[in-house]
Amino acid sequence: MDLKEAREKFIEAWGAFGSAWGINRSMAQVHALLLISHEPLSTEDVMEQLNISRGNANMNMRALIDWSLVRRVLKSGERREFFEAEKDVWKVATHITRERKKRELEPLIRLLDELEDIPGATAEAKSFRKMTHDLHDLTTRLDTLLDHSTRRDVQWFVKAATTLLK
Amino acid sequence: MDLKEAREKFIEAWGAFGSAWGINRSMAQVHALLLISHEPLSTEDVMEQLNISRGNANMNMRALIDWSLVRRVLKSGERREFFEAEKDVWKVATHITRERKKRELEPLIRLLDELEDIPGATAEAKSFRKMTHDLHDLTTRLDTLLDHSTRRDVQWFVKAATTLLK
DNA sequence: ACTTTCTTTCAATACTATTTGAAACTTCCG
DNA sequence: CGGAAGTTTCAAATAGTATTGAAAGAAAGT
Repeated sequence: MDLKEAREKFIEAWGAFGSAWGINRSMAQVHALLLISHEPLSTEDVMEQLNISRGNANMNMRALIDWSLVRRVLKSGERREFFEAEKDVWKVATHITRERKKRELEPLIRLLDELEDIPGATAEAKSFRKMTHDLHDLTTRLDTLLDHSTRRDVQWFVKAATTLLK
Repeated sequence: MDLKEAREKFIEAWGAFGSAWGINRSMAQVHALLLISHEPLSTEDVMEQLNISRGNANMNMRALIDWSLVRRVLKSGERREFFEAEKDVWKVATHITRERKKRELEPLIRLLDELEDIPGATAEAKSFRKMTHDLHDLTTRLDTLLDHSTRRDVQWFVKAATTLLK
């Protein structure tokens, strides 16, 4: 397999992978392209290499910046902006984890918190209380875990935990 | 807030939460309904309580069984089938983790494995090799971690890790 | 073997999300 | 200031997913 083919495969796979995680395909593909590019790329470069429209490229680039996965870079003497991905995979993991925690886990915990003490003595009410309570406990623990593991450094955490479990 | 309202909120939220994770809304809602029901429910019950069609209820129930999140239950004297969710939230977490690992993480690792040794001496080729190698390392570690944590017991793992990080 | 009751399938339809492309906007420079 | 070069926005078009409902299939009882 040559480099060109391999790059295409990587971009495609990263796109599919992203889809399964609620990240849209283009956004994931732009990310993939920037991850494997040696030099920062311009909007034009991205449009061309992925065959997507200007609007699409722009929107997804901004979303990636929002996730702290991509930075704007200014090249001296150049008017237009260039974009560069964070290349440290451990940092990438930290940013993604934090962002998803904030967007998905935290709202769920807040809801479960509200729903925890619904009154009622029927079996249905008891069943409901137990479920929300247990889920609240689980999600809170997970939240703490992710919090610490990203506050310090995922790399450290994953390595330590792997050792612990061996 | 009364029980009825709380149940509706829970079902709705679980549905929205599921969507963000690539699980379709109905599937997540059926799951939510079964999670908070004291008794096993029939297809009719689910159709009625969620206002969805028979086909939809049926398909999603089968998908949930496939994920080991729901079991078929036979009530003696009844012809039709009933469905019951796994209520132990730690087991639920284990099943979901395992399933997603199998469906998403493992294929990615296999691909990265293939892409790790693409030849070429250009800066682009080196950049590509470094990225696939680093990602392979990260995903493999994560895989091991998830593997152990679900083989034993997520509960044990999360509690241990939380302590470790305190 | 027929009827009843329930389950499963699947083509048509409805719904949601993504992408485009062109217009509006901004910035920089002579 | 005027215009060239680039960026951003957003309504409309397209593509992608989920849902319905009716028909076919299974299983159980008579």
